[in-house]
Amino acid sequence: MPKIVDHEARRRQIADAVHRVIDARGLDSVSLREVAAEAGMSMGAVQHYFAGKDEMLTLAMLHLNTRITLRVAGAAHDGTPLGLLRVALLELLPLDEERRFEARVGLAFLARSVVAEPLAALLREGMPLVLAFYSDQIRAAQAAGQMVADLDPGLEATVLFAFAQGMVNPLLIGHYRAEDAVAAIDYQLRRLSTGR
Amino acid sequence: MPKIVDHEARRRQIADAVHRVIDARGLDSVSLREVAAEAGMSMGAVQHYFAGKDEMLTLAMLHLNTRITLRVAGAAHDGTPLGLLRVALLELLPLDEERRFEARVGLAFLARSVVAEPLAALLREGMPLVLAFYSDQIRAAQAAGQMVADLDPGLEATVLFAFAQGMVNPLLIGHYRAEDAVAAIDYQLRRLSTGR
DNA sequence: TCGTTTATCATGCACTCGCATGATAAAAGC
DNA sequence: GCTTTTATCATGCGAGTGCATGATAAACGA
Repeated sequence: MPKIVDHEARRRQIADAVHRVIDARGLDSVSLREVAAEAGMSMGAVQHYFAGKDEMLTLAMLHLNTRITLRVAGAAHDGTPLGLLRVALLELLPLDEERRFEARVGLAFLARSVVAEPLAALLREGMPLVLAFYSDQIRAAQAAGQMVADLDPGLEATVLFAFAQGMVNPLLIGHYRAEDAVAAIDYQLRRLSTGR
Repeated sequence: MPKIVDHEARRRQIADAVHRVIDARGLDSVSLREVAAEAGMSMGAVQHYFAGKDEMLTLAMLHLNTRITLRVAGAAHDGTPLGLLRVALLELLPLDEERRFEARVGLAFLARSVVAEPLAALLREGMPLVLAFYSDQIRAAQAAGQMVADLDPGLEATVLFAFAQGMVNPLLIGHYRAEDAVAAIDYQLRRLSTGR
């Protein structure tokens, strides 16, 4: 048997390079050559790990999703359902450099998913999980008396998640400052917890 | 003087072709050749009306904005501030074929604005006008007794607009059906008008 | 030690890109 | 009629693209 290489690690390493290229120059200028240079390897090496550019992009998006999921799961909060819900929402917004990076890359994939079915399929698969997480926290908050009881957890999750997603671009282009976004999120959350 | 041509009309005509190409094959595959073919003219003709591809895209985005603005302004509603607000929100969502077209093209420009400053500048200029429109309607609705008085019109406008924007991609990739989106919008609006 | 398998590379190919160039046609003033 | 200005076109160029190919190196089993 030949040289031992961790395939999954290599693929993740390449996916990271894809993310950096998207962040720096946009998804349009993602080419096998650019990615290879960013990853510090030759173009042939990149080719070795993916059937083609599309597969590379699909895995890069999948890798971003797990990366964001892991960071959200590890985010600090006060231990209450409402606190967890709030943190999980704020983690989606480009409020610091790390989240700004992920938001830029994520928005690029989001837009491409409109014309690239494999990416759309990935989003469609992940969406129920994300929404279920939010509605679960809402239900838990209601059970803990942190939220008004007659809210519809599913609809509230839909509204909150879409709301956060819709804040991403205005933040990225500099329309809102970070504190404006936090204030808006807290404004909506306070309504759910105090009933006005 | 030579052949008389309405420059603005030609530029709008080309911008329309850009929109159709984006809708059909995505912003990535917008090239001078594709646009020229879609517009039924030669590549040289397109070059004649724009300094370069970037200028063409910038004007295409501007043209889309005015197109959407005009349609929203002409949308039918019940004459009340709340009704106008509702219609203005629903007009942003891809709920029928015309709005689906605009939403697809609009999302493509939105994503590119992250790495294309001229597009970001356009969005930043337009955003205050849009938000002012929404907050004006909220204030009017409050004055007319259609909405709870102690809402913050500015923050409500921010939440509503971002919420609607965040629904666009899930609708485009088929996660929500049109009626789901309408129900979510009405859910949030009902809270503003009934105080729960 | 030799052969097999894998990893990595440099290079070539057909294609597309944005843009520049020069030619042709058309319309108006002189 | 002739010139000038504008509109439109076909074509060429250098650069970059995704992908295929063949060579080289490395690591293990036989």
